[in-house]
Amino acid sequence: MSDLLERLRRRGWRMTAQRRVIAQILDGDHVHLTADEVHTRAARLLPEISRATVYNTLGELVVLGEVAEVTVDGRAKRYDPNTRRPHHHLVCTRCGTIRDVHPTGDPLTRLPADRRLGFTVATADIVYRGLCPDCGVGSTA
Amino acid sequence: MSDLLERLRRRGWRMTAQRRVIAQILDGDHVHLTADEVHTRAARLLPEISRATVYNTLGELVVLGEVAEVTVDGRAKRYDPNTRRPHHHLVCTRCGTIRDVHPTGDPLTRLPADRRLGFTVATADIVYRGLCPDCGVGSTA
DNA sequence: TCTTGACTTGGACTGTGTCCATCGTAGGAT
DNA sequence: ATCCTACGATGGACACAGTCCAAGTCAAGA
Ligand SMILES: [Mn+2]
Ligand SMILES: [Mn+2]
Ligand SMILES: [Zn+2]
Ligand SMILES: [Zn+2]
Repeated sequence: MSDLLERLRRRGWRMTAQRRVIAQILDGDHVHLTADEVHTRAARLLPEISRATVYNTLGELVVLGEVAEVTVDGRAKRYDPNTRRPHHHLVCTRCGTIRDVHPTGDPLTRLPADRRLGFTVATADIVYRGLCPDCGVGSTA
Repeated sequence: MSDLLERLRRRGWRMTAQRRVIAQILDGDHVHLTADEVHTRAARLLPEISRATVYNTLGELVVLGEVAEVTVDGRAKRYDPNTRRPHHHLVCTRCGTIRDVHPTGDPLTRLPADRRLGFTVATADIVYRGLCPDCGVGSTA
Protein backbone atom coordinates (compact mmCIF):
# COMPACT_ATOMS: atom_id res chain seq x y z
CA MET A 1 0.00 0.00 0.00
CA SER A 2 1.23 3.46 -0.83
CA ASP A 3 2.82 5.48 1.93
CA LEU A 4 1.14 8.51 0.42
CA LEU A 5 -2.05 7.40 2.18
CA GLU A 6 -0.10 7.09 5.42
CA ARG A 7 1.26 10.61 5.12
CA LEU A 8 -2.20 11.95 4.33
CA ARG A 9 -3.79 10.21 7.30
CA ARG A 10 -1.13 11.70 9.55
CA ARG A 11 -2.06 15.12 8.20
CA GLY A 12 -5.59 14.61 9.42
CA TRP A 13 -7.21 13.92 6.10
CA ARG A 14 -10.61 12.30 6.18
CA MET A 15 -10.16 9.00 4.37
CA THR A 16 -12.77 8.43 1.71
CA ALA A 17 -13.04 5.72 -0.91
CA GLN A 18 -12.44 8.37 -3.59
CA ARG A 19 -9.22 9.61 -2.02
CA ARG A 20 -7.96 6.09 -1.51
CA VAL A 21 -8.48 5.25 -5.16
CA ILE A 22 -6.82 8.45 -6.38
CA ALA A 23 -3.81 7.95 -4.10
CA GLN A 24 -3.51 4.37 -5.31
CA ILE A 25 -3.44 5.53 -8.94
CA LEU A 26 -0.84 8.20 -8.17
CA ASP A 27 1.82 5.75 -7.17
CA GLY A 28 5.04 4.77 -8.88
CA ASP A 29 7.77 6.40 -10.94
CA HIS A 30 7.40 8.20 -14.25
CA VAL A 31 3.69 8.69 -13.56
CA HIS A 32 2.42 11.83 -15.28
CA LEU A 33 -1.32 11.46 -15.73
CA THR A 34 -3.81 14.15 -16.70
CA ALA A 35 -6.80 14.78 -14.45
CA ASP A 36 -9.05 13.04 -16.96
CA GLU A 37 -6.74 10.03 -17.12
CA VAL A 38 -6.86 9.82 -13.33
CA HIS A 39 -10.64 10.07 -13.51
CA THR A 40 -10.93 7.32 -16.12
CA ARG A 41 -8.75 4.95 -14.09
CA ALA A 42 -10.48 5.83 -10.85
CA ALA A 43 -13.87 5.16 -12.42
CA ARG A 44 -12.83 1.61 -13.20
CA LEU A 45 -12.51 1.01 -9.47
CA LEU A 46 -15.24 3.34 -8.27
CA PRO A 47 -17.69 3.90 -11.13
CA GLU A 48 -19.51 6.90 -9.72
CA ILE A 49 -16.54 9.07 -8.81
CA SER A 50 -17.01 12.56 -10.25
CA ARG A 51 -14.65 14.74 -12.22
CA ALA A 52 -15.04 17.48 -9.63
CA THR A 53 -13.75 15.21 -6.90
CA VAL A 54 -10.72 14.27 -8.95
CA TYR A 55 -9.93 17.94 -9.60
CA ASN A 56 -10.52 18.83 -5.94
CA THR A 57 -8.31 16.06 -4.64
CA LEU A 58 -5.49 16.67 -7.10
CA GLY A 59 -5.57 20.37 -6.24
CA GLU A 60 -5.31 19.63 -2.54
CA LEU A 61 -2.45 17.21 -3.06
CA VAL A 62 -0.61 19.92 -4.99
CA VAL A 63 -1.11 22.43 -2.16
CA LEU A 64 0.21 19.86 0.32
CA GLY A 65 3.25 19.31 -1.88
CA GLU A 66 2.43 15.62 -2.31
CA VAL A 67 2.12 15.86 -6.08
CA ALA A 68 3.52 18.34 -8.59
CA GLU A 69 1.78 19.89 -11.57
CA VAL A 70 3.72 19.45 -14.78
CA THR A 71 2.97 21.41 -17.95
CA VAL A 72 4.79 20.05 -20.98
CA ASP A 73 2.49 21.45 -23.66
CA GLY A 74 -0.52 23.69 -23.93
CA ARG A 75 -2.84 20.78 -23.25
CA ALA A 76 -3.97 19.32 -19.93
CA LYS A 77 -1.76 19.61 -16.87
CA ARG A 78 -0.17 16.42 -15.64
CA TYR A 79 0.10 15.26 -12.04
CA ASP A 80 3.38 13.85 -10.80
CA PRO A 81 3.59 11.96 -7.48
CA ASN A 82 7.39 11.94 -7.55
CA THR A 83 8.06 14.92 -5.27
CA ARG A 84 10.65 13.22 -3.07
CA ARG A 85 13.47 14.75 -5.10
CA PRO A 86 12.91 17.53 -7.62
CA HIS A 87 13.60 16.47 -11.18
CA HIS A 88 13.10 17.46 -14.78
CA HIS A 89 11.41 15.81 -17.76
CA LEU A 90 12.27 14.15 -21.02
CA VAL A 91 9.41 14.34 -23.51
CA CYS A 92 9.22 12.36 -26.75
CA THR A 93 8.05 14.71 -29.49
CA ARG A 94 6.62 11.77 -31.43
CA CYS A 95 4.70 9.57 -28.98
CA GLY A 96 4.41 11.93 -26.01
CA THR A 97 6.11 9.67 -23.46
CA ILE A 98 7.29 11.60 -20.39
CA ARG A 99 10.13 10.34 -18.21
CA ASP A 100 11.81 11.72 -15.10
CA VAL A 101 15.41 12.80 -15.50
CA HIS A 102 18.08 14.09 -13.12
CA PRO A 103 20.58 16.50 -14.66
CA THR A 104 23.94 17.06 -12.99
CA GLY A 105 24.41 19.94 -10.59
CA ASP A 106 22.16 22.79 -9.58
CA PRO A 107 20.22 24.07 -12.59
CA LEU A 108 20.32 27.60 -11.21
CA THR A 109 24.12 27.89 -11.50
CA ARG A 110 23.64 28.11 -15.25
CA LEU A 111 22.09 31.50 -14.73
CA PRO A 112 24.69 33.79 -13.10
CA ALA A 113 23.49 36.76 -11.06
CA ASP A 114 24.43 39.26 -13.78
CA ARG A 115 22.00 37.60 -16.21
CA ARG A 116 19.04 37.42 -13.88
CA LEU A 117 17.70 40.87 -14.73
CA GLY A 118 17.23 41.61 -11.04
CA PHE A 119 15.03 38.57 -10.42
CA THR A 120 15.30 36.49 -7.25
CA VAL A 121 15.22 33.06 -8.86
CA ALA A 122 13.80 30.17 -6.85
CA THR A 123 13.29 27.26 -9.22
CA ALA A 124 13.99 26.05 -12.75
CA ASP A 125 11.58 23.87 -14.70
CA ILE A 126 13.30 22.07 -17.55
CA VAL A 127 11.70 20.09 -20.36
CA TYR A 128 14.08 18.24 -22.68
CA ARG A 129 12.48 17.32 -25.99
CA GLY A 130 13.58 14.65 -28.40
CA LEU A 131 12.86 11.10 -29.48
CA CYS A 132 12.49 8.21 -27.07
CA PRO A 133 14.24 4.87 -27.71
CA ASP A 134 11.11 3.42 -29.38
CA CYS A 135 10.65 6.41 -31.71
CA GLY A 136 14.32 7.20 -32.39
CA VAL A 137 16.50 6.77 -35.48
CA GLY A 138 15.68 3.61 -37.39
CA SER A 139 12.13 3.32 -36.13
CA THR A 140 9.71 2.73 -38.96
CA ALA A 141 6.67 2.36 -36.72
CA MET B 1 8.54 48.94 -40.01
CA SER B 2 9.18 45.40 -38.90
CA ASP B 3 11.43 43.23 -41.02
CA LEU B 4 9.12 40.35 -40.17
CA LEU B 5 6.76 41.65 -42.85
CA GLU B 6 9.65 41.79 -45.30
CA ARG B 7 10.56 38.14 -44.63
CA LEU B 8 6.94 37.09 -45.00
CA ARG B 9 6.52 38.90 -48.30
CA ARG B 10 9.63 37.17 -49.59
CA ARG B 11 8.06 33.85 -48.64
CA GLY B 12 5.13 34.61 -50.93
CA TRP B 13 2.60 35.48 -48.31
CA ARG B 14 -0.47 37.35 -49.44
CA MET B 15 -0.35 40.64 -47.57
CA THR B 16 -3.61 41.46 -45.87
CA ALA B 17 -4.48 44.22 -43.43
CA GLN B 18 -4.99 41.57 -40.73
CA ARG B 19 -1.54 40.07 -41.18
CA ARG B 20 0.06 43.48 -41.22
CA VAL B 21 -1.39 44.48 -37.86
CA ILE B 22 -0.56 41.12 -36.27
CA ALA B 23 3.05 41.35 -37.48
CA GLN B 24 3.22 44.91 -36.20
CA ILE B 25 2.03 43.82 -32.75
CA LEU B 26 4.52 40.94 -32.66
CA ASP B 27 7.55 43.19 -32.72
CA GLY B 28 10.14 43.92 -30.08
CA ASP B 29 11.90 42.15 -27.24
CA HIS B 30 10.33 40.44 -24.26
CA VAL B 31 7.01 40.20 -26.11
CA HIS B 32 5.03 37.18 -24.92
CA LEU B 33 1.38 37.84 -25.71
CA THR B 34 -1.47 35.36 -25.62
CA ALA B 35 -3.63 34.92 -28.71
CA ASP B 36 -6.43 36.86 -27.03
CA GLU B 37 -4.07 39.69 -26.12
CA VAL B 38 -2.94 39.86 -29.73
CA HIS B 39 -6.59 39.90 -30.79
CA THR B 40 -7.48 42.71 -28.38
CA ARG B 41 -4.59 44.86 -29.58
CA ALA B 42 -5.23 44.07 -33.22
CA ALA B 43 -8.89 45.02 -32.81
CA ARG B 44 -7.87 48.51 -31.71
CA LEU B 45 -6.31 49.02 -35.13
CA LEU B 46 -8.70 46.88 -37.17
CA PRO B 47 -11.99 46.57 -35.26
CA GLU B 48 -13.50 43.69 -37.21
CA ILE B 49 -10.57 41.29 -37.12
CA SER B 50 -11.74 37.88 -35.95
CA ARG B 51 -10.32 35.56 -33.34
CA ALA B 52 -10.09 32.81 -35.95
CA THR B 53 -7.79 34.92 -38.11
CA VAL B 54 -5.51 35.65 -35.16
CA TYR B 55 -5.28 31.94 -34.36
CA ASN B 56 -4.74 31.04 -38.02
CA THR B 57 -2.01 33.61 -38.50
CA LEU B 58 -0.19 32.82 -35.27
CA GLY B 59 -0.27 29.12 -36.16
CA GLU B 60 1.20 29.80 -39.58
CA LEU B 61 3.94 32.00 -38.12
CA VAL B 62 4.85 29.18 -35.74
CA VAL B 63 5.08 26.67 -38.60
CA LEU B 64 7.32 29.09 -40.50
CA GLY B 65 9.53 29.46 -37.44
CA GLU B 66 8.94 33.20 -37.25
CA VAL B 67 7.39 33.07 -33.78
CA ALA B 68 7.72 30.53 -30.99
CA GLU B 69 5.01 29.17 -28.74
CA VAL B 70 5.84 29.51 -25.07
CA THR B 71 3.97 27.64 -22.34
CA VAL B 72 4.83 28.92 -18.87
CA ASP B 73 1.70 27.72 -17.07
CA GLY B 74 -1.41 25.72 -17.80
CA ARG B 75 -3.18 28.77 -19.19
CA ALA B 76 -3.08 30.26 -22.67
CA LYS B 77 -0.02 29.75 -24.88
CA ARG B 78 2.12 32.81 -25.48
CA TYR B 79 3.61 33.91 -28.79
CA ASP B 80 7.22 35.03 -28.88
CA PRO B 81 8.61 36.86 -31.93
CA ASN B 82 12.19 36.59 -30.65
CA THR B 83 13.33 33.53 -32.61
CA ARG B 84 16.60 35.00 -33.84
CA ARG B 85 18.50 33.35 -31.01
CA PRO B 86 16.97 30.65 -28.85
CA HIS B 87 16.54 31.68 -25.25
CA HIS B 88 14.83 30.78 -22.00
CA HIS B 89 12.41 32.61 -19.73
CA LEU B 90 12.30 34.23 -16.33
CA VAL B 91 8.77 34.30 -14.91
CA CYS B 92 7.71 36.33 -11.88
CA THR B 93 5.54 34.11 -9.69
CA ARG B 94 3.79 37.16 -8.27
CA CYS B 95 2.95 39.47 -11.18
CA GLY B 96 3.43 37.11 -14.12
CA THR B 97 6.03 39.19 -15.96
CA ILE B 98 8.00 37.16 -18.50
CA ARG B 99 11.47 38.14 -19.64
CA ASP B 100 13.95 36.61 -22.04
CA VAL B 101 17.14 35.28 -20.51
CA HIS B 102 20.33 33.75 -21.92
CA PRO B 103 22.00 31.16 -19.69
CA THR B 104 25.68 30.36 -20.18
CA GLY B 105 26.69 27.42 -22.36
CA ASP B 106 24.65 24.75 -24.07
CA PRO B 107 21.75 23.66 -21.86
CA LEU B 108 22.03 20.09 -23.17
CA THR B 109 25.48 19.55 -21.66
CA ARG B 110 23.82 19.38 -18.28
CA LEU B 111 22.26 16.11 -19.32
CA PRO B 112 25.05 13.61 -20.05
CA ALA B 113 24.36 10.71 -22.40
CA ASP B 114 24.18 8.19 -19.58
CA ARG B 115 21.23 10.04 -18.05
CA ARG B 116 19.19 10.43 -21.20
CA LEU B 117 17.37 7.09 -20.89
CA GLY B 118 18.07 6.37 -24.53
CA PHE B 119 16.44 9.55 -25.78
CA THR B 120 17.86 11.58 -28.66
CA VAL B 121 17.54 15.02 -27.12
CA ALA B 122 17.07 17.98 -29.44
CA THR B 123 16.06 20.96 -27.33
CA ALA B 124 15.67 22.15 -23.75
CA ASP B 125 12.92 24.51 -22.65
CA ILE B 126 13.78 26.20 -19.36
CA VAL B 127 11.51 28.35 -17.21
CA TYR B 128 13.15 30.04 -14.24
CA ARG B 129 10.65 31.10 -11.60
CA GLY B 130 11.12 33.74 -8.95
CA LEU B 131 10.36 37.34 -8.10
CA CYS B 132 10.99 40.22 -10.47
CA PRO B 133 12.69 43.43 -9.26
CA ASP B 134 9.32 45.12 -8.67
CA CYS B 135 7.91 42.20 -6.65
CA GLY B 136 11.09 41.16 -4.82
CA VAL B 137 12.15 41.42 -1.19
CA GLY B 138 11.01 44.66 0.40
CA SER B 139 8.16 45.30 -2.00
CA THR B 140 5.00 46.18 -0.10
CA ALA B 141 2.91 46.72 -3.22
C1' DT C 1 -10.73 45.35 -65.02
C1' DC C 2 -11.57 40.56 -64.34
C1' DT C 3 -10.87 36.25 -62.19
C1' DT C 4 -9.77 33.14 -58.86
C1' DG C 5 -8.11 30.82 -55.05
C1' DA C 6 -6.24 32.19 -50.79
C1' DC C 7 -7.80 34.65 -46.78
C1' DT C 8 -11.32 36.22 -43.39
C1' DT C 9 -15.41 35.84 -40.75
C1' DG C 10 -18.91 34.45 -37.12
C1' DG C 11 -20.54 30.94 -34.90
C1' DA C 12 -20.82 26.25 -33.53
C1' DC C 13 -18.20 22.94 -31.28
C1' DT C 14 -14.49 20.51 -28.28
C1' DG C 15 -11.38 20.04 -24.43
C1' DT C 16 -9.91 21.54 -19.97
C1' DG C 17 -10.94 23.32 -15.74
C1' DT C 18 -13.90 25.92 -12.05
C1' DC C 19 -17.92 26.79 -9.22
C1' DC C 20 -21.90 25.89 -6.54
C1' DA C 21 -26.13 24.06 -4.23
C1' DT C 22 -27.25 19.92 -2.46
C1' DC C 23 -26.56 15.34 -0.77
C1' DG C 24 -23.85 11.77 1.66
C1' DT C 25 -20.75 9.99 4.99
C1' DA C 26 -16.32 9.50 8.06
C1' DG C 27 -15.27 9.57 12.33
C1' DG C 28 -15.75 11.59 16.96
C1' DA C 29 -19.13 11.84 20.76
C1' DT C 30 -22.35 9.38 23.62
C1' DA D 1 -24.15 0.52 18.31
C1' DT D 2 -26.17 4.87 17.19
C1' DC D 3 -26.24 9.77 16.44
C1' DC D 4 -24.42 14.22 14.72
C1' DT D 5 -22.38 17.24 11.90
C1' DA D 6 -18.77 19.29 9.43
C1' DC D 7 -16.22 17.94 5.67
C1' DG D 8 -16.26 15.70 1.28
C1' DA D 9 -18.72 14.09 -3.07
C1' DT D 10 -21.76 14.91 -6.77
C1' DG D 11 -23.63 16.62 -11.27
C1' DG D 12 -24.52 20.25 -13.85
C1' DA D 13 -23.84 24.92 -15.21
C1' DC D 14 -20.35 27.89 -16.40
C1' DA D 15 -15.79 29.91 -18.11
C1' DC D 16 -11.79 29.93 -20.84
C1' DA D 17 -8.69 28.39 -24.69
C1' DG D 18 -8.64 26.72 -28.96
C1' DT D 19 -10.49 24.36 -33.44
C1' DC D 20 -13.44 23.83 -37.39
C1' DC D 21 -16.44 25.02 -41.13
C1' DA D 22 -19.43 27.04 -44.78
C1' DA D 23 -19.96 31.28 -46.78
C1' DG D 24 -18.35 35.77 -48.09
C1' DT D 25 -14.28 38.92 -49.39
C1' DC D 26 -10.33 40.56 -51.57
C1' DA D 27 -4.99 40.56 -53.05
C1' DA D 28 -2.63 40.12 -56.81
C1' DG D 29 -1.62 38.23 -61.31
C1' DA D 30 -3.49 38.00 -66.21
MN1 LIG E 1 8.12 13.61 -13.17
MN1 LIG F 1 10.95 34.99 -25.11
ZN1 LIG G 1 8.40 8.11 -28.45
ZN1 LIG H 1 6.70 40.66 -10.46
